[in-house]
Amino acid sequence: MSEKKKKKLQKLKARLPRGFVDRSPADIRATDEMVAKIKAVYERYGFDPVETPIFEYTDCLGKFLPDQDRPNEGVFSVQDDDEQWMSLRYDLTAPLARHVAENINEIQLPYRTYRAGWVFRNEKPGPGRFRQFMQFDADTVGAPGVQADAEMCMMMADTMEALGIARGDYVIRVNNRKVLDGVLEAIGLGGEKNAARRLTVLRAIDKFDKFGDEGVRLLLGDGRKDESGDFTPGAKLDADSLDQVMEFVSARKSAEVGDWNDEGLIDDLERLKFVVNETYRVGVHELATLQKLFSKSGYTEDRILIDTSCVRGLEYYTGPVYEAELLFDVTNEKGETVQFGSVGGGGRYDGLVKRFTGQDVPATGFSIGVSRLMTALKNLGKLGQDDVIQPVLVTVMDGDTEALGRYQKMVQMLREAGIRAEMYQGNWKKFGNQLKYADRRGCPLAIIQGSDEREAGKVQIKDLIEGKRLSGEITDNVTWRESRPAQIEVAEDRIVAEVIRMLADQAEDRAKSG
RNA sequence: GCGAACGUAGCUCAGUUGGUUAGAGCGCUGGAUUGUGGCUCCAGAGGUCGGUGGUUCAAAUCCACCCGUUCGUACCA
Repeated sequence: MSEKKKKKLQKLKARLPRGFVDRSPADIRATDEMVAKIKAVYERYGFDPVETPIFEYTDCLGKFLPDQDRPNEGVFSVQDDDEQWMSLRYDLTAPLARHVAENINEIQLPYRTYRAGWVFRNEKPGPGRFRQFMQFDADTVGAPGVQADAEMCMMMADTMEALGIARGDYVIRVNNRKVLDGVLEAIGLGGEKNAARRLTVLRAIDKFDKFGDEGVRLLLGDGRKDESGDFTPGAKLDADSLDQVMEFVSARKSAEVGDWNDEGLIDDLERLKFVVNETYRVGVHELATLQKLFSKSGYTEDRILIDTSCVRGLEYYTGPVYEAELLFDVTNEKGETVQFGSVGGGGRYDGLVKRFTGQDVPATGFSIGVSRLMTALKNLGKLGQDDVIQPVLVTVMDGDTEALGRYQKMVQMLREAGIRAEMYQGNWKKFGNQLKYADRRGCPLAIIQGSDEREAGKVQIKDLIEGKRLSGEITDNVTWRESRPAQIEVAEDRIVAEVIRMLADQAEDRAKSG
């Protein structure tokens, strides 16, 4: 084997773990922009930030205790040097419950708080679904009344609009776990022994948006076969129970946007004759209260909507649940139309803090999937992308220390005037490469001073944007080089003023061409 | 987890019924042009044909298993 081959085999393959991504400047700037907008809404509602670490002891996170065989099922877990299991957090709610429980004596309840952070899930990644993603949560801890839930829903709606999503392009769906539980109880699925079937029914209901009426019926009954031939076992409800569940689920008046009437829906729910238990009555009453709170505050059905098919997470919710959904179609990079669906959700979790304290500490809150929502907004063109002006490049003609000092001084003067600027740091001897670098980086202007200009106390300022436009009209290289297109010569002490003027001209051109 | 499709240069892809030294476009590097981006021309670098094993005189091509990607589905705190 040749030396070259050997070297090649020794080379380390650069690769990223699947489900993880590197973030580009545009992504980072877009995320910052989004987070700032969301934060402004939460602050205005009177919420304060708090931050917890990305690692927690595994038992504090919830039910996912790693076992010997599969310590990383669902979560990323490691053992500390004292052999205690720690995990990367998979949401921001469990860590908040831990934080509140641990500081319960110092925290003034009701505690209104928000936080953004990365969370991790060890599961199969998909398009727009990563193993590390950002969530932005808001919670009210220590508030038992549905008015706290109502506030959460309204804040979600306000957040959507603050992000530039028009009214009618999103909706907040609201339901109540107590109502769902009441229905399940009514069809004989109450009690511990039916827990598994209850889950199957709830999952089936949750698929309403995806598979429609017919698909849900299959999942509630014998089961459903998908396109690949894979079979999903159903809940095996009898015909009467199935009809009753469907009657409840399709109680939402219409699938047509803008054609909703929650007051009528509540009336219908109150009249559903097969459900007579207390759980259901309490649940419907809560929904009725929420509906009144929404409509009295001006949040009508075009923003917040009661939807009996909304299920949300199955684990710790105890009362109202809510979900933000995008209603417009999103076209992805491949030109395919994608139903984006849910971009955030939450609900009431009255039992979560109690696990630590033993005392009832009711809480409600929601989470926005920042990474997911950003994908949707980006495809919609709602994020100001690439509006960052790249730096002005000061080129290097002479590499002696004195000349370099002069170039550095020009850069500093520009920086002091608030203009992004840099001196070329590559091999200055290849001047062509300097302009090529500036061109590819998208630099708006280049500043050039060789010995000729230096002796005359002048510099060349080249408009790279205008130059690019002119390049289409010049075909022969000699003209291209010698005509020095879009380039002006100014006195050294005019550099900052001229750069400001030229950047302003470019900004005006951009504004004109949209 | 289950099922299907795909895997050839940095990228997008050709590659005949299995047949010599695996190609193109784009990109990259150098030159034409020691002080000016683009265009054009010339030259060059770059490949364990996803991996391992098998069938064969002969495998990028056929078979098995594995890995990876994509799609559907399940799970999703």
